[in-house]
Amino acid sequence: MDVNETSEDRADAFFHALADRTRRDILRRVLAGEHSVTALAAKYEMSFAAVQKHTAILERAGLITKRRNGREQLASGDVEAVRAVASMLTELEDVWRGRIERIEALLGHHAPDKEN
Amino acid sequence: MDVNETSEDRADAFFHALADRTRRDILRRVLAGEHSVTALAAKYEMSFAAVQKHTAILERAGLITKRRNGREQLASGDVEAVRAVASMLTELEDVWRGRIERIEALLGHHAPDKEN
DNA sequence: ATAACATACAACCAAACGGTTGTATGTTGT
DNA sequence: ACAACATACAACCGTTTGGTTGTATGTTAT
Repeated sequence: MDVNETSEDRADAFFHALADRTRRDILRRVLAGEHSVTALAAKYEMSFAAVQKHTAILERAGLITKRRNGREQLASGDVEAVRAVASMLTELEDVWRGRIERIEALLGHHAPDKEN
Repeated sequence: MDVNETSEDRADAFFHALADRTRRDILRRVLAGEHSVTALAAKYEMSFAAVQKHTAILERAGLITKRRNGREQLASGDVEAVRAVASMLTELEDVWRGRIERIEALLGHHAPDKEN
């Protein structure tokens, strides 16, 4: 519907992925170094399948990448994606500072029929 | 269970609040300036009650504050809270850089019985 | 006083979430 | 060849989410 639709979808995926403490913990671990899904699963009290789903969500959001090595799938955190999220927050800070001129472009992409 | 439990709860509330595009949009608007709940509701196609619930979630997360003025409730974005979220991401970046010495304190607070 | 306005909140509903178990598929080691 | 391992995914289930409508309560203006 909008050119910014894609970026809002990305923000949804980013923040939703970060909104779970197990996923944030997994992200910390794989930012510190590569871990197989099995190695990650061993760290938590939940089932392997649950941890596998968490890594899939992080991967779909683009926060981690996976690389096959034999029968293992090695996950790494993508620090560029973390920075992309941080820059979304910086943009919010810029809105607060009034530094954004095209402010209606940013603020007005909902209910365009009810603009005021 | 943990001294950090509170901070994880805060992170849950922050990221969950940010994981919805309507709430992010509301936050942008109230960072740019005070808006009553009714004024905000006029911007979206959903019901007043839906928007009121979104503002309540943002408020409980600490991302916005409300101030009564007569019969209106004026909402403002809290830029310090936005910065607090940003600093959580910076901490993740520090994990990636290997800059965190007390790394097990940060990484090891799940399933402490399964440490390795 | 009373009507209109601004807000809050309960009750309800379909869809999504976070977990489970079970099954299938490919890879490694003996 | 075959058993064990690593992963993926479907099906299911209780809870939470994001929306709705309806009702209650306080505030303002006439």
